[in-house]
Amino acid sequence: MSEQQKQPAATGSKMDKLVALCRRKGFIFQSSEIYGGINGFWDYGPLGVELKRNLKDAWWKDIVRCPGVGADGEMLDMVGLDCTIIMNPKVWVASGHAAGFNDPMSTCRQCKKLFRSDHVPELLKEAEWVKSLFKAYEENESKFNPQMLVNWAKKRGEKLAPGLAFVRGIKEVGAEAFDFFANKETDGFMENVRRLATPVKYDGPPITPCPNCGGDLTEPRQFNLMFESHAGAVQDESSKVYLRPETAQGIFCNFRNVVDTSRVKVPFGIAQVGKAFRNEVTPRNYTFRSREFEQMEIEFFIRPDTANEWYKFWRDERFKWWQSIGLSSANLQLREHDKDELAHYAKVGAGTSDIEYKFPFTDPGYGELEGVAHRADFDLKAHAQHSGLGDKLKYFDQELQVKLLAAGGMSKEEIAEKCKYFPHVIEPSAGADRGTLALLCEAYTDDPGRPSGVVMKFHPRMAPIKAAVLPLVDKDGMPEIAEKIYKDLRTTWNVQLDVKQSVGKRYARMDEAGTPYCFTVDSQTLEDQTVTVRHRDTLAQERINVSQVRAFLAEKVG
RNA sequence: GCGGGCGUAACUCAGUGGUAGAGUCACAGCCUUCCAAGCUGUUGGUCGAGGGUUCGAAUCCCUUCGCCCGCUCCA
Repeated sequence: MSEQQKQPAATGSKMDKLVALCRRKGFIFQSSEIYGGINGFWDYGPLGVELKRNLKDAWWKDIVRCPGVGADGEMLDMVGLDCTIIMNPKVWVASGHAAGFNDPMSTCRQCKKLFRSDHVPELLKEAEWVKSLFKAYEENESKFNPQMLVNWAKKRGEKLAPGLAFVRGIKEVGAEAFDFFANKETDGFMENVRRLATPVKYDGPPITPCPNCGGDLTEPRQFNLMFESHAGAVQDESSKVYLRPETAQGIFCNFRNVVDTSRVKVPFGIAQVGKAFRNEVTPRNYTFRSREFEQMEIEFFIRPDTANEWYKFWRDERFKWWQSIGLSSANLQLREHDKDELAHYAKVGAGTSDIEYKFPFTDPGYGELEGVAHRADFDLKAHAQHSGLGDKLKYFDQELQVKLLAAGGMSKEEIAEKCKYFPHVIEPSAGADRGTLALLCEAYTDDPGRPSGVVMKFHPRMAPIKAAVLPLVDKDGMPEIAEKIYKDLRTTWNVQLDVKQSVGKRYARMDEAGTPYCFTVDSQTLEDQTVTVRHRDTLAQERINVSQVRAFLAEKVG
């Protein structure tokens, strides 16, 4: 008998085609492919590395080298940093990662669902079958008896909690299970729920039921999401180190160093681009969730009372930036986090937003490109406490001091105290690999009208190859002229010279690589020193003088 | 980690127990005066890996790895 085959969604096939093109043209390869690959790790090929580098370079230039005007109307004060991947393990204790990234998990033996063990009690309180049980109890209150519990199991339990031991076989559970409600006041919630899930003859610790089906959960098992290694030759507990799960902590640890050496004043930002590592349970969706990935992070340090305006500033600024490098506003959205999904460091404060892109594999939903979070002073305070440096990590705000002295009304001691504080932090944290993937998805355009059938419409600033120089035919002096132009352009841009095969085939190759412009040398060039410019997106052609080629490209791609 | 699907050339696929194939791509040469023309040639596969059954395995069996989908995870 043939199984019903589910056809992949139309969006899925676009992703399949993009993945195939990335492989074929050398954008992205699976890491260590000749050994069968390794899940969650990806390599960038010759075109991919140019694309990703263009993204990172644009970010560095726009954030660190020539940032614009900030929320306060002043020029933004930004500096860069490059920290190590491996740091003192105490860093991860202070940051909360050593705890947060070591979450024990449990699987349901009946329905196979996976849960964070520490979330199970909360999930159980909200579980449909538990609610139903309570409802059955409340309807009868004092008259409630064991038979009613059996009735519930038969009527509602089989639907809502088919995995629950009490439902699967009522006799399996001991008589004390029937005290579930009678002892509601004296026993803990979890203890009561466990009684319904634990057969009387069962030899072992009480079983925690599954919030989904009531089945038995496995004992909590460790899922360490931080990669471990050892510093030094001796591999014991004392030499254990971690690959950083985010680049941010390197910035916080160097906060004092930067303030002391680079004359920055609050408000100012420290930026870093670098690799981070997370041992994700399930890497998925091409490069979207990788175990090794690159972040582009800003920690922007501000006076606590200016958090709202700076948070809004960076959220909007970063949203505009992604559009400026070619992501269409139709595929981007800003999403403010709900209170209950806020990270541990952002429970209070101005908020957290995700800048999200509508990837083909999330469509019609969105996937995170960048998170903008008000981290308050969580990190600096944590490092002050764990390092023992305490108030020495505080920032002294001389500008504020001058202002308060001029205003009068406070003693010098009061002012000094007010001017010494832990700056709050607004953190725009972007994924370089996710950004690159978004650029690829955005650029991918089916076009049956052209020979290649597909064209990668990269923003010229992002395009891996900025231009190709093509002699129309490989004779009559055309290759020589093309080579001269090529040699000149390559001193500034990544350009290609291609003389082989028909010009149509070369255009097609360039369409797949996303090259925005082709300069073609033809017989007319020999007479009047003009070349044709072929525009990738419109297929339009115009003639410009050879001497104008450099200026043309400079204007278009920067 | 659980369940389902899939692994043959760089890509798309054919090959159901008997000598591993086709087209495309790539590369070289000829040709070619604006969008993958044509001709000639070349590179490239121990059929994901390991083991088993068999005279003989891409094909049958077991194990394993990888990919895709769902659950889940993504402080």
